[in-house]
Amino acid sequence: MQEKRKTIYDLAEELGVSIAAISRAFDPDSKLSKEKRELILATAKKYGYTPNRMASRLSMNEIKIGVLNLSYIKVYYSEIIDGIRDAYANLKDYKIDCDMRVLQRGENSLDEALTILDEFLAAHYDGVIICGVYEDCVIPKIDSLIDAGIQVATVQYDLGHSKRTFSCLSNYNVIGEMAAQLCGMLLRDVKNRKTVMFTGNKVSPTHKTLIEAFRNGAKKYNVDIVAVYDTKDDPECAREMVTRAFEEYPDIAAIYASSANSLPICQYLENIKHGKDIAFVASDVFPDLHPYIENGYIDATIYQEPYKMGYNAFDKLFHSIADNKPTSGAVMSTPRVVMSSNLHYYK
Amino acid sequence: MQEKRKTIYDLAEELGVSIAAISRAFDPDSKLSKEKRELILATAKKYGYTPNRMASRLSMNEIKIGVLNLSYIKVYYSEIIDGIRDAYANLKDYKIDCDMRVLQRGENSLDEALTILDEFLAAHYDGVIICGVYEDCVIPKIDSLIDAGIQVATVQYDLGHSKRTFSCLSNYNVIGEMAAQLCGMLLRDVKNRKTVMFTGNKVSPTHKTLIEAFRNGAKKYNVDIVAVYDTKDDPECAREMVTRAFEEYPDIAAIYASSANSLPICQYLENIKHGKDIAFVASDVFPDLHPYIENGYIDATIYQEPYKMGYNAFDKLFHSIADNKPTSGAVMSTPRVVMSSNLHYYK
DNA sequence: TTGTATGCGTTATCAC
DNA sequence: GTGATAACGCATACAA
Repeated sequence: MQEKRKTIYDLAEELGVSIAAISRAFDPDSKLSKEKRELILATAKKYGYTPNRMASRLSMNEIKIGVLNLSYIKVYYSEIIDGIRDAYANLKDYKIDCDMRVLQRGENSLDEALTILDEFLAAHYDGVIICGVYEDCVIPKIDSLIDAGIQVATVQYDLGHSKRTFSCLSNYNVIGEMAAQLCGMLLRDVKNRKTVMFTGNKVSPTHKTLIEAFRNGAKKYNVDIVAVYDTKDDPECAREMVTRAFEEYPDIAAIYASSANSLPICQYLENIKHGKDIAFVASDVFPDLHPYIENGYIDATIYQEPYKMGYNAFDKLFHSIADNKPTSGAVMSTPRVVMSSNLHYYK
Repeated sequence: MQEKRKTIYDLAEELGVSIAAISRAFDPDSKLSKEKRELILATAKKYGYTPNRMASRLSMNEIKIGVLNLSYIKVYYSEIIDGIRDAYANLKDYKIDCDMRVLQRGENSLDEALTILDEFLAAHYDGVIICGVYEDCVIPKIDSLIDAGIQVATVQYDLGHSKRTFSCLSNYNVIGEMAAQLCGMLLRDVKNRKTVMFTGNKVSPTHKTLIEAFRNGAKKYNVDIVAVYDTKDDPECAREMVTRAFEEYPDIAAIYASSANSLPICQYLENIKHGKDIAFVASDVFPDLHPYIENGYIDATIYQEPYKMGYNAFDKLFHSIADNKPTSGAVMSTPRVVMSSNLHYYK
């Protein structure tokens, strides 16, 4: 029930300037005398005028975004990619062109990845999304993209010591504490509080943070961590580690698996008689895990919503480029607790 | 890296028809010979052409949406309104006009509400959102809006026996089961499983469903419900009910509060010596509750994300009207488990 | 039923 | 630095 929206013409008439001047006032890189710009912006604010984003995108050049994905754990990264793809689809009317490069980690995949970034740089893209790369060698590449005026968003890893524009990831400090609290809840009135953690790859920044956070949480929520096992993100290794854990601590009361290595643990628990009596907090949600959540081997799992991370990265990068609405720092997505009673939503 | 997007001109040239014909082909209400329409739609699909939504909205009439909010619990409904407001702000470039009417429940608020719906009808709005009304008398109003070609979305209550286009609400069946599972987790190795539930207003459809779902969950997760108390959504009444509950069952092991009546319960627990030993699952998250979540009187709370419900309702209604992408049925939002370790995100 | 011409609110390009 | 004007991709009133 408000007044009709002002247009660029109204404002131009009001101020006795050309519509071009109004348009330029909103583009910081555009040439316009300081006084005129200030006057225009001031009266624009007064009338609540903002350029119509549809009309402006319609008359603007195409935006080119390059996406580089170096998959680590396939099922997890494919969700990120899905999110990116959907964000792209939703924004396709805004004249965007998206160049997606999806690689699997392997022999020379890292070199390939770096080469792709060179291509993005050479092609003068407007924005780049880098997903699943945490190695130091990528940092100078990112910095040269930024120096060339290309915005860079990273997904899953932060790379905070590079010049990246922003990054989308989970708050691993919170996840670790949540895991500890859930273990604490499950051991609420139990005397034996011996807990072991199975982590992905101890050297990756993610898992370092997770271990630290789980330790902190353990203090708060009275959980007794007796050991942390590195599964090297390898199912076979995870299998060995579970066996070893139960050899070393036959009376484990609770388990936290911080990576997509939960499956071998489920299978181990299935084969011992008191498997269901052990509290088990897992990570992520994927089809193979569903039955174990449903039948109670997994009491709860912490889901990072990789889809949303991907979606967010693309969406925010676009708006940062197109609307001059910059995003910066780390965009943390909210981890969710999934149990059998709400698994339904995550299938 | 794909081909340049086809425009309406490309398609018109390709088929030797006017651009008007192409445009009309995508509007079912538009006059166009059957064969021509089919040919156009077929080749459009072949080339992956869809009308550019920005360009089309730019040349179309304003869409008018009316919002009626009848607040029940203020802090909760204001979040819904925030969601609606933000969705509106994000879509404002699409030529939308939104008429917001926010009422507090009181003496004649229901009559006022119905009058407002009459106004919306008379003004020939394109869409209407109704929020917080569950009384039967609203159903004929909704139906006449629909009959006039106005799309109607309801929020928080479904009103499935009206002709409403769709509704955004929480899945109360899931929430009830989650509450039961959380109680079950907290009582994992405890013999005394006596649990009481405090519900909002037993006559409202929401709470009926919640009670039923909690009962079902209790069977699954081995929780022993000894009583259900109706607090009539009134803090004073809630206070009396807690007192009574503890008189009738002095050894309560767990509590589930299904409405915004958790605060009096927290205060009661604070004043008895074994308050923290009682498992307590609450509902929603609002500032007054924060300290009780942090200091452990509340073990977990189930958050319905009213903001998202509001946002969704507006967003989906708009797309249903503008893009001819209809939404129907009940859009269930995902309830979240909030504990002290992740409360941070919900402050 | 079909096509033409105009407008939607901007930015880019080219003059000045 | 500043202002005309041609796009941008589409819907629609109007004419045929």
